[in-house]
Amino acid sequence: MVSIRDVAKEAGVAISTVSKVLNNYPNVRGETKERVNRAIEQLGFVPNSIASALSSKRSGRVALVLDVNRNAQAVDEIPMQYMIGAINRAKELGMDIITVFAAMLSDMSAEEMTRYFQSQSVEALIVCSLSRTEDEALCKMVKSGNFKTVLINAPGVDENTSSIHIDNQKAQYEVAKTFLTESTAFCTSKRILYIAGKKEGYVSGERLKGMQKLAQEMELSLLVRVGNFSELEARKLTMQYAPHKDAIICASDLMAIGAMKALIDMDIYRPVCGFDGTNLMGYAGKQMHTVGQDFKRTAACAVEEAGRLIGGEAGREIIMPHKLMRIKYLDVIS
Amino acid sequence: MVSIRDVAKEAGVAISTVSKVLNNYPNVRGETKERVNRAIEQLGFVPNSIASALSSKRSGRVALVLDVNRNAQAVDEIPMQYMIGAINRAKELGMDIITVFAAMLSDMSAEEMTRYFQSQSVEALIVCSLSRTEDEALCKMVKSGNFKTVLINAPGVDENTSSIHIDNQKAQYEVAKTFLTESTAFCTSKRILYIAGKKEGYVSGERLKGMQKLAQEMELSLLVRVGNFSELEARKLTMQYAPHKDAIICASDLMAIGAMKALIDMDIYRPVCGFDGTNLMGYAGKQMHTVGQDFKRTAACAVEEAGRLIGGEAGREIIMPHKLMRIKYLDVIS
DNA sequence: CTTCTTTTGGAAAACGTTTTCTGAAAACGT
DNA sequence: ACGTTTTCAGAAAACGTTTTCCAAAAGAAG
Repeated sequence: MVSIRDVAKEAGVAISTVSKVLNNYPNVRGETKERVNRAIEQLGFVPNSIASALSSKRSGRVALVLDVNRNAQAVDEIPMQYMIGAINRAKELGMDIITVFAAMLSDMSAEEMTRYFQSQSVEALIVCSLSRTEDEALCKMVKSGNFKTVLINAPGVDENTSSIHIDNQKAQYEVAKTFLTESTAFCTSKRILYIAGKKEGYVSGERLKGMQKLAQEMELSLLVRVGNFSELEARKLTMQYAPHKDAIICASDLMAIGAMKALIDMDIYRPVCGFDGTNLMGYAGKQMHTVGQDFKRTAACAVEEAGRLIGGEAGREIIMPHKLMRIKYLDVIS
Repeated sequence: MVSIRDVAKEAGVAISTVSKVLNNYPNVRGETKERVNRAIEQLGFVPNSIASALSSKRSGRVALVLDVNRNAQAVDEIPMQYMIGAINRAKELGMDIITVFAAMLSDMSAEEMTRYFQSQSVEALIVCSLSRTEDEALCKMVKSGNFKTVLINAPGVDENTSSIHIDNQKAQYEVAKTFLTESTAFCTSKRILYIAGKKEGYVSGERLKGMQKLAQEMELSLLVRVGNFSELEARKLTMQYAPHKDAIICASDLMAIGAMKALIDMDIYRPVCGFDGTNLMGYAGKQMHTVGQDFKRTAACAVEEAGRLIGGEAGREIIMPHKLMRIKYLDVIS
């Protein structure tokens, strides 16, 4: 393996000079820089990131913690989008992503997690959908402040912690409003079944608030039931309540699919509204109102934010944009 | 940060002794080991993997190269399964996975890739679905022998390269046979539309061979068309040919979904057979014969195999088991 | 042509491990 | 009790960088 030493010798300069060239230090003369670069080229030198990390104490490593497989039956599109967004941006910024599935951490204490991430020389965490009740140890670790953390879809900003999410309340309000206006214009009574996410849980709560605000404004008769983001649960709830309702609004696309399947089974029609804008809808083959989120961009932002935190800046809250969509069969298929 | 030095001092032993304890060297007395472990516990020492990697020249890093997003519209379930399988197994084995998307490499030359992986201190590659025609540079890099490589779903075993896949030919033969026997028992003429994967491509070729073998045996009238693993393409082909056929067999579930959608559009019924056993089928809401593969297990094996190769053992071919499935609506939903 | 800055390049000490080599002590055989 | 082997522990040299500090050279000002 050709090292910085070899380059230095070849170029007839000191090791430190080569290092300076590699890291774009200002105080190297143009001519010297050229000479070094020629040597690098000639020897095919490629810097060893491990040595660099050790020496500089900056690993550039960020752990992306995903809640994959908490609902085993889901096609895990959203985490995949997060990954793609994060990894691509990290590469651009010269950072490294190590992917961690929440399930891998579930049997660790906060201390064990800390040790694990320390041993991996992780400088920051990006945690998706942290749940106060389901990820107790992880929560504790984040709060400990041992690591800079970016929370996606969870609240909790402090010196070391940033939070990134869309305005869930507003998004739910808007999509439901548009949906109801367009879908139920014809019917006089507005009896709505709202299938919420989790009982406790930040995004679920926000979305519910948005829905409730709209219900008040539009004088809806709103029945709220918790679907736990589960397709099956939503399906059951729809079976049970839909016959006496005029429309169904769900806090996620996955649950909306469950609702639609139930409607098909019962052979009745009710308009359904989703949330997330996943491709999955295309496979269900239905048209639906939903909220579109750019998960890749969110993750890319999270990586940048992690960099900012590592750089010593304080945590903050970032609100990502959302958009209202009406997914049609053909949008996805062709 | 507490280092091995501090532990050594606390335990009253030499640094090297601590290292030996950490790495389970045999020649450390039980009592000494105890003393060191106590010190480790007391100081909360956690070994620095970067320093370890630098010193030992073993990073334990494996790059997992996924072909995500080559077909942009697909819900990327299979790559996700690979990731989960690989990352979990890697953690068990004390290895590290860095995930790389083929798209990130597409504008690099073989030399640039080599440099990239070298700079990342990658010791081995796991490459999924390498295509001779679409991944020219990557192919070249693999062939160069600069890295130990495990190919998933691609051929090419040599000293540094192992290959893991199911017996695609046999699987296609079996599933098609069962499917035809059960689905078209009633009809006398057996006109089959086979929607193959890619024109060139290892798994596609194998599956086609299996299909052709069966066609000969069962005296089928077999029309082969290439669907490029695209849902849309399969849909078009089905539109065009299905009316004059008795059954449709596809080289992937995704294409089978396309075929089914076309049949729905045309409002005709034809039995459809898929391949892969993805959850996606559940969202399409249909029953179908398909081939089940355990992608997680395959990826886990690939990680182990990467370890073997790094350990200096020669490449080999590993055939994973497959199973015949008939996915039903309820299998997935409930 | 001094003297004082400013630029530039080098020497060497880190960074936290692993590993090799060496020697002391202990165990063994006779 | 004496060599001989085996077991155990420590000293020190790596591993490939970064970074700090210092000196030499070059430029500016007088």
